[in-house]
Amino acid sequence: MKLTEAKQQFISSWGAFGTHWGINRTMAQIHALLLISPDPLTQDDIMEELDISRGNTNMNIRELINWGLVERVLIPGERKEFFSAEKDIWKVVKQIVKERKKRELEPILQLLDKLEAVEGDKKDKHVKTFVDTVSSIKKLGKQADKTLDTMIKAEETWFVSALMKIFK
Amino acid sequence: MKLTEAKQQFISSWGAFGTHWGINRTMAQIHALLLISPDPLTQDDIMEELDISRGNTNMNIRELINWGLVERVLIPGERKEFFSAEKDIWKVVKQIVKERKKRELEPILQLLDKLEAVEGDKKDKHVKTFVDTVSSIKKLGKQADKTLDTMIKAEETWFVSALMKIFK
DNA sequence: CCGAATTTTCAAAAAGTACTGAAAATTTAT
DNA sequence: ATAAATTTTCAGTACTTTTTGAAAATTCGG
Repeated sequence: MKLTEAKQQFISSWGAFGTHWGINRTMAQIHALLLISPDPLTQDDIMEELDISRGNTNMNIRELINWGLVERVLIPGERKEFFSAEKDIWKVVKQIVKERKKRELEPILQLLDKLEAVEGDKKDKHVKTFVDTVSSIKKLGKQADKTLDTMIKAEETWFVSALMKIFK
Repeated sequence: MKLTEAKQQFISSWGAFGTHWGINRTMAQIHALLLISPDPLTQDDIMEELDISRGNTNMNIRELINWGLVERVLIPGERKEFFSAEKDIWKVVKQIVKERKKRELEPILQLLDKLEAVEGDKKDKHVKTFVDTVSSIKKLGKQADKTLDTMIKAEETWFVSALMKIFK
């Protein structure tokens, strides 16, 4: 397979993949494009390569910057802004985990704390099932939260080798 | 907080949560409702409780069954079908991981295998960056794949205590 | 078998989400 | 300061996904 075709496939699958994970197609595609570009690109490069509008490009680049996956790069002597993606995939994964944890896991754990304190007779099976379900989700969620915290701090080599030990 | 209100909140947040993870709102809500219901429910119960149409209810129940999260229950002497959700959250998580791994991780790993074999001179920085990126994603992906396989087989107690040891 | 109850399907409508393009705002070189 | 280059915004449009509801198919008791 030629590089041009391989790039296309990579970008388009990464986009499709993203949509399964609550990330919009274009944002994932821009990320993919920057991941495989040896040098930083401008908005115009990205627009042209992916055939998308200026507004769309701009919005999604900014969102990628918010997620900490892409950064602005200043090239001396150039008027335009350039963008480049973090290439260390382990860092990328940690960054995504960190953001999603903050945006999604933490709010739901807060809610579960409140819901666990529902009024009512624990002998009523409706109350009991509700409380039991909420408690067990909370328990697993808290565990996941801690685990992810440690993972976010971990070095890849350490993390992988530690995992290798248990998950032999 | 009263049970009725707590239930509503649980169902609606679970629905919102689901949408961040590529699961549609209704499917997540039906799942939430069944999780906190002590007894199996019929389609009509679910339609009424969530105020959704028959078609929508039916489609999403079937999808939950495909995911292995809900099962049909036969109640002797009843004509209608009843449905109930697996209540053991650890089993639920394992089941979701298993399905998503199969549906999403595995196909992308296959693709990466193909893309890694791109033609071209490795001294060309475009080729090099592409191959390096693809290889490192593949490496991490394969590791994740193995880890998830072990997790799917694991007992919760075993799993949690093993994690506790490394992620002290 | 028959027919009522129940489940399933699916075309059309509604709702939700993303994209465009042009205008406004900002930046920078001179 | 000026104006050209560049970036940002956002109302309207296009696209995608979800939902409805009624018709078709299926199931099951008698």
